[in-house]
Amino acid sequence: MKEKEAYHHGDLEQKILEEALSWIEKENIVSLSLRGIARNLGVSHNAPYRHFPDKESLLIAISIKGFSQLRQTLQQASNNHPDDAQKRLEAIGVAYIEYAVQNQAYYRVMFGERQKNVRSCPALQQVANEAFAVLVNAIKTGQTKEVFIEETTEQLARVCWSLVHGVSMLAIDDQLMISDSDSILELAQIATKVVSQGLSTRAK
Amino acid sequence: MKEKEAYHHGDLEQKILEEALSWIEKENIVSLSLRGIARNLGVSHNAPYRHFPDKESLLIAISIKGFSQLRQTLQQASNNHPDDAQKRLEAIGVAYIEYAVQNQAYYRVMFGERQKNVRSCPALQQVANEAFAVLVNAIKTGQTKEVFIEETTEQLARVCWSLVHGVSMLAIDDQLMISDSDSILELAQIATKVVSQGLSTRAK
DNA sequence: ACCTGAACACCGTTCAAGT
DNA sequence: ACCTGAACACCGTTCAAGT
Repeated sequence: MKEKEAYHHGDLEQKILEEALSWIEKENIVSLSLRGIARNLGVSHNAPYRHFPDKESLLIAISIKGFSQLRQTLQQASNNHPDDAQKRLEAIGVAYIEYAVQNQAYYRVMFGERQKNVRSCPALQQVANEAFAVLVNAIKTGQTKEVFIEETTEQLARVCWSLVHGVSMLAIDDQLMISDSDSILELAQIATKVVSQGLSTRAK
Repeated sequence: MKEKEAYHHGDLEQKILEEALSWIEKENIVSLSLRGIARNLGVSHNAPYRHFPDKESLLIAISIKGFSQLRQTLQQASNNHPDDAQKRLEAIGVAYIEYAVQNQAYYRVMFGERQKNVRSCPALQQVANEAFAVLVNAIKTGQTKEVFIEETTEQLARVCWSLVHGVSMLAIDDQLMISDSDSILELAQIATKVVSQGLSTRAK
């Protein structure tokens, strides 16, 4: 298994990422420290600087990985419902919330307080846009079929994104007075149904 | 103007709260420090400890004030539309988002990463519940009039809360690719309209 | 690509002793 | 209800000198 013998780790970069996520899972993002990660991994306190120029870069690396996973998750959900635009939108929404709840550490980093805003990192901006694009495409398709109302596609996508982001964040932060994941899934289904109804051109 | 002459401040507690909010507005919540606040106010680095036992308590005090303001804002919006349940709900939603955008520092503290979850502070829990209750009441009224669909009131309230929270947070964090406050208001109107339509029992 | 170890300027928090 | 000043254990980050 070991590719190198001279040092403690074969792939310190990977271990740093894992340890950071596990730390955030157990504690929180505020208490996360590079020194703490190094300590837990048994390496010197400046070993991480061989892989990440600073703490912010570590968080950005996690964000990029997270948005890439999210994009893939949303794309799969979208592909599963090629015919019914309303069901497709709901499936994307539920998949989004499920990703967030099941990958809380990633999600917190992706949307946590950053020193600089998203635009400062083009690679992050790029993959975040790609995830957003899955939603935009689903809505555009529904509009073309005249299943969804005529409104700027991007605006409607922002509405949908906001809803699932709100559910996800409040659920992760335990501010919904419901804790078991069954209830959250139920809420996700109701939420996505409400918004897909709200976007619908058809009477009920 | 000065009520006390013996020391530098008449009301240091108030000034600490103001300085903290102004700091968060200009920088961010991560870089906020008690020592920095004391420095900016020209008092010793442990003077704040006369008013707040620790940093967390300062953030909780700000949160409580924020939720109290939010509750009042939502209640006013609700009162302005006594007859039309749908318009009332939309007005509450728009008022929520406007509060968040216009009071970004408060809102970030209210929903930022806390060391302990909300439940650890009963006073905070209480006032947050009161704000949430405005939304619950508005939905319940609409359901009684059979304007809104039959679903658990709390679940529908969570859906609405999630939507406006999502819009607010993404707007504050500048992740919606729109910056001017006019566009955000427009988005708020579309978002609340979509969800009030989604909750509606009536055909369009 | 790591190590040790020192260094600097920052934290939160707690003292002790003052006014 | 503040002050000064020391102290402790922590940070992020940057060195210098090693393997």
